[in-house]
Amino acid sequence: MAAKIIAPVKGTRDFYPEKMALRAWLYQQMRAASEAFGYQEYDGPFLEPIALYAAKSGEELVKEQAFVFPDRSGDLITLRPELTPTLARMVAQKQGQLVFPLRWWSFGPFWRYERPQKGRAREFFQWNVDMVGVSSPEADAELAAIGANFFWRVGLGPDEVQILVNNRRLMDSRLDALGVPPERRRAVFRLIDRREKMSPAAWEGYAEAVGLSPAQRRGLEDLLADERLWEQSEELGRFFAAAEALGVRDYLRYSPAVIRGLDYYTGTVFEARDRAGAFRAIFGGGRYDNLVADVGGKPLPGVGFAMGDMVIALVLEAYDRLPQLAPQPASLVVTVFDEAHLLPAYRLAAELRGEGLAVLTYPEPAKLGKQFKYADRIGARWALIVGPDELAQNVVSVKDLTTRKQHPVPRAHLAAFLHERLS
RNA sequence: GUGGCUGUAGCUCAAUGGCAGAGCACCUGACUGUGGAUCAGGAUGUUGUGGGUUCAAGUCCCAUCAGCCACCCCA
Repeated sequence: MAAKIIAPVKGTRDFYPEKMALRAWLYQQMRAASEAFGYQEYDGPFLEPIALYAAKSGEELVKEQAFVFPDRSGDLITLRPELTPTLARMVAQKQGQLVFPLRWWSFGPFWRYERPQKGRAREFFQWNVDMVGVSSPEADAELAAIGANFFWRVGLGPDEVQILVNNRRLMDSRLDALGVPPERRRAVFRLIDRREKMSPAAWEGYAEAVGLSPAQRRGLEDLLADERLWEQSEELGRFFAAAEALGVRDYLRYSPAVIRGLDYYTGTVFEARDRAGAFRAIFGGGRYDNLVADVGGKPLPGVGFAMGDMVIALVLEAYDRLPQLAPQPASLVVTVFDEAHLLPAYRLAAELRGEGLAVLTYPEPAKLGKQFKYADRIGARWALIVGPDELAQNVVSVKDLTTRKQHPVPRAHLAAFLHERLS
């Protein structure tokens, strides 16, 4: 009891069984939503060369937020900070052999060297869903619908969460009309992205710094207040019509202020937020039509989104939608009556496992009271006793830990008896 | 990377610069074939770490680490 516990790496999380059960449950819901739309599961390496991200992910993400280290030969290795460039590479590598439109999903760990805070860690899990090979607004709507389907599965309704949608091409054309030159566009997108986070005065100063004239600034503000701006976009018109048909229109709302941070988005972009605005974005995504070409493939359009495991967990907790999970897979405990009856108890456990039941044994002789307490605390439903009396009569005493009632069951009927009550 | 708050037993928290404590949890027993109650007893701390001030530091000062929160960025 002297050695000091080595602290975990900053920004990582230990998944104790209870948390692991939640992670597994989220994974299940993601799988269900993905597969309902026919998406196939895939994964890439957790380690990638930094050059893969240099192309398009966004300056800060690569330069300041990626975990980068030299391997033993001196090559720079990155712990993947996101999946989309890997996807683009995987598609580019086998472009001739894959079936398009390709629909893939994935759930795995990612790393970003950031300061941990609410809803954000340095090591986190992310659900990625992508469709590659089509550029239709209907494909965009399908992706949004998968996100909505997930919300529906976990019990979050349109009155609680919303998917905010915009389109970069639409914004481009509106900014053109305002006379914003193309080289300023990225800066203006950033400006738009920040508006809700800044005071009006600070935002105006920022707009000036970006190079907008007072007239342009007023024009931009009108733009950002126009909730019907989408009607000027044929793409978004088709997007919302498809979403309506897909049954998820309620979850969607047009928002001219949504622009998304990543540089590779080219068309429709969307992000999910809780309606109360208490949390950061639950998921974000959009259309990226140049990415496959950027990593060396022939041009192929794509659309996708990513959802981290932390914000959604916070939202589910806030709305009291976390499921009751039982981290203990066995609901039967075979007690050890005493040292002489340990092996008979183990034989009984083996017999029941042979019948397909999950069974815990007590791992040493101990007082029965202690074993019942263990069975109770671990979350078991039944405790089984094989003592001298039971052996003599060829029965097993089955105690229901909830009702505290106990009765003998003939050995021959035991498995059937338990199966019936467990189903 | 910037700023703020917080670090005391497994957990939640006390302790005016003056003997480090409580509740819960845990262990043992009352109870040699039975768990959630009750009672009795027991174990548990370099007060995050390292310096400094002081007769005396959990308390004040500095540094550092960690956690949380906000900014940045984003899932």
